[in-house]
Amino acid sequence: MKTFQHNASLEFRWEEERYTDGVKWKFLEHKGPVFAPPYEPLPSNVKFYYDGKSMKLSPEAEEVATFFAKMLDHEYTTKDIFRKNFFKDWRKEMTSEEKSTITDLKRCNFSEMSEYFKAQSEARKAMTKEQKQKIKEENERLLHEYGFCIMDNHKERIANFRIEPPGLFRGRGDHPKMGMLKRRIRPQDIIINCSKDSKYPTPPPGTKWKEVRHDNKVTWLVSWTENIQGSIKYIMLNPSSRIKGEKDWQKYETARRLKKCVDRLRAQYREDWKSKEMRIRQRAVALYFIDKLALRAGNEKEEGETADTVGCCSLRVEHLKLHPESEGQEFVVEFDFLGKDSIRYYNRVPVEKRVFKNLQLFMENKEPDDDLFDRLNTSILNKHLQELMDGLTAKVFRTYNASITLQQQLKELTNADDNIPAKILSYNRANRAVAILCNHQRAPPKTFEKSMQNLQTKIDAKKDQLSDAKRELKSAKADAKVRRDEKSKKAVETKRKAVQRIEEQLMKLEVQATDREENKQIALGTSKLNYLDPRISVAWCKKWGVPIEKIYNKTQREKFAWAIDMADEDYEF
DNA sequence: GAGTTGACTTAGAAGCCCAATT
DNA sequence: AATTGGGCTTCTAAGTCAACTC
Repeated sequence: MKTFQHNASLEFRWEEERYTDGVKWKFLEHKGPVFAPPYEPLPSNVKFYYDGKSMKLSPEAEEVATFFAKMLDHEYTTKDIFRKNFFKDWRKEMTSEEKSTITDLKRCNFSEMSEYFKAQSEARKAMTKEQKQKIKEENERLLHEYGFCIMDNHKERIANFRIEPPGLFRGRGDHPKMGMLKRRIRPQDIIINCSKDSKYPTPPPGTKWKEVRHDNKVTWLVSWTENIQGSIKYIMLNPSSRIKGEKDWQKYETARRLKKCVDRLRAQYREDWKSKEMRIRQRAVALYFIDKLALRAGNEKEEGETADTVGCCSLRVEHLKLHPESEGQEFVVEFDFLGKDSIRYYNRVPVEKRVFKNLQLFMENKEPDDDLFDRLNTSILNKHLQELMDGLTAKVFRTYNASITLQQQLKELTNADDNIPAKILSYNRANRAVAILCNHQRAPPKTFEKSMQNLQTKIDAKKDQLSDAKRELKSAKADAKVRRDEKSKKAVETKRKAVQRIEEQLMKLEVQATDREENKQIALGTSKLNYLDPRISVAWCKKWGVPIEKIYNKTQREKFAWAIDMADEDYEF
């Protein structure tokens, strides 16, 4: 194993002592969070109207009204649930007088507020260079003061040192709580975590922290409880930090250990399809889906608290259709459900007959909204996996399958004699295969059609330019044949170079167009950042002489510094 | 076991910024 | 000089999973 030497420092970080029994650090010092700026009341000429009559709102009610006004152009504000939740929470902030007047959201007119904020944002854009520079400097000052901490012997970047500002909750998909008021976080809501022997962060004048604790078994610096779901939010370190990097490395090492025993595991679950125990058969079929289709584990969720989404263990009968025969294939399973972030998973897959028969059995005498795997949950599944391999859980399969797919696709798609842009296209295609496997989708960018058109225009122009250049080369050649002097020979060479350069440029544009088209609805970022062992990419870059900067931008190189240090061109996942 | 809580990873969208282009 | 478009950063929601309680 290579040592883990961080580029940014001269220390051999990896050589530092490792903590046992869950200790994450010995020393932790930071400045605490940056709070959201206080509410600034609207100027008196910006009015709110109820039933067409202007009405001065109390500061509390006004602030919440501005949250709605700022979202007026968003589709959210047309949704019944959003409006209902917003109005209910807004009324809680009103004075009793306001409450008795404002009884119907439809009669509220926020348009002056909305216009005011639009004008403000225009004004911000129109600021002079100096004004913009000043803001930038202030941000940098804040970053340097609050954006770093000392953990053990290193100065580390903090990921999110700003407290989330108040606003209206925007859930994804059909979220029952969309539109609710996300309240302002105050110092007395904040728990600070730091070491006893550090200089504690000081709360803003006249305020107190909720608590200062010294828990070195956790990695967070600051936490508070959020009011929508009642869950805890944290301030933690940046992905470039030692603590995140080591964990990331560990994750891929676990996936590599799975690689070593995956054949055995697969043989085992195939055997279990035949078990006489229902729970074992369900477990085995679920595991097969997780392995083959890279599904998420699928924890149970509290009904009515969140959007109705599922993963493998929480699939319901209504999410699958069984086709004994479909389009010339036997035993086809059609999946159609909403997964994490309410992203639709739709897939038709032929499966083994035994799986198909089992599914028929699991679905027998059930209603559409019954659980497919009624004898299984993620806890049972993960306990089983833990017994098969130390550290194995459902999500390790996603990491493993994503990484192994990248490695194998790179092998398959890379052509030794391609130029660099073509090699990068191959890389992106390998990345894309993984994104498709993991169902990482995005909404097609709003400007997609137009930007494709623009690119096509560029390509056409480049083609014209190329034929011109070719024509010029031809005539230069003819000229040289007649004249037979040095000068005209040189001219031919110049023209030849020009043609070559333009051909390259054209090729680059065409590759770009292909790449963009294929990427229309696919998000590559998530797999690149969370599922693909970066050492595979580093090795590929080294092997083919592709600069790492072409694959990873600066932030990504910082996050994957450990891998860039560690992997050589022979690295195998 | 079932339910709850806490800590951490994974996720797509929004917002911002800067460089290429007109 | 102004605009545009796209890449990068920021944001924070939504998952996973283990530990704990009963």
